Amino acid sequence: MSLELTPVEAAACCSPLARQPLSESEAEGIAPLLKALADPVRLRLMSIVASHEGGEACVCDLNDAFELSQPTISHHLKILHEAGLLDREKRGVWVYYRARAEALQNLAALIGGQAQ
Amino acid sequence: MSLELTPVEAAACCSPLARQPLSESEAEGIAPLLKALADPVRLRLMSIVASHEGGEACVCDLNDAFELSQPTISHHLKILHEAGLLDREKRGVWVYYRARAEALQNLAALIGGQAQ
DNA sequence: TGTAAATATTTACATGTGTCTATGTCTTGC
DNA sequence: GCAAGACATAGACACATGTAAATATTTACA
Repeated sequence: MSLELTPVEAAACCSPLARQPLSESEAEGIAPLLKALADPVRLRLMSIVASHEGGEACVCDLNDAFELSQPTISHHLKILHEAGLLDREKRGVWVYYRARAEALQNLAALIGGQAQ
Repeated sequence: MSLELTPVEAAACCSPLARQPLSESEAEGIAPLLKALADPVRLRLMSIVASHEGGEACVCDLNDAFELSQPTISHHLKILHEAGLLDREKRGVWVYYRARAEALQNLAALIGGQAQ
């Protein structure tokens, strides 16, 4: 296990934005998580996976939802996975991605949490 | 008033990520808002402004909080303002930025909202 | 073993982004 | 009116990012 925090772990550690100024290192930890979400394709990927029955979806389904090449979808899924927003599980030939609900909720709390 | 929605307005219009898949146009509306936040300097700017007394801060204060040039801070503030996350008001020689709390809360609801 | 299918990796490239320097625009007070 | 200060804009540059084509890897199954 690495000493580096994943972006998701970094986001879980801070009080809400509006409560007190983020430190430089806190901000540098959280920004990559927002960056991972800040793309229309990745937003839709997250949304498709998170709203899919069972909270998971196969890459084959995801490829079909976009008019983009398979490597491009694979690239975006990797970014979401490395940010800690998607879990990855291989079952046979297929790979299933699962949304990490608590990761999204931590991020939401950081952004929208009340000042006190 | 323009027919274009600001990113903040686009975010207010959608059910949570995990409830149903975002449409392409919804995702394209929301991504710029996340992009605006997805930078360490802008995250700290938002946080400093939002947590400042009165919910607003003068650019002069913000410049002092970073070891960056004044135009760079001005550039980041413009991005946050155009995304709809900061309101801008000029009073005399000084410019004050104010955090739009409901914008942050709408975004948080979109990201972290429960599936049902 | 070997072939096909599902997914990932590599490489390349056009475009976007963060930063600075230089300059412009307002506002205030002399 | 003019000089000084606060902030914004313009231009330039290094670097990051989204995409696709080509290729590799892994798994199942005949």
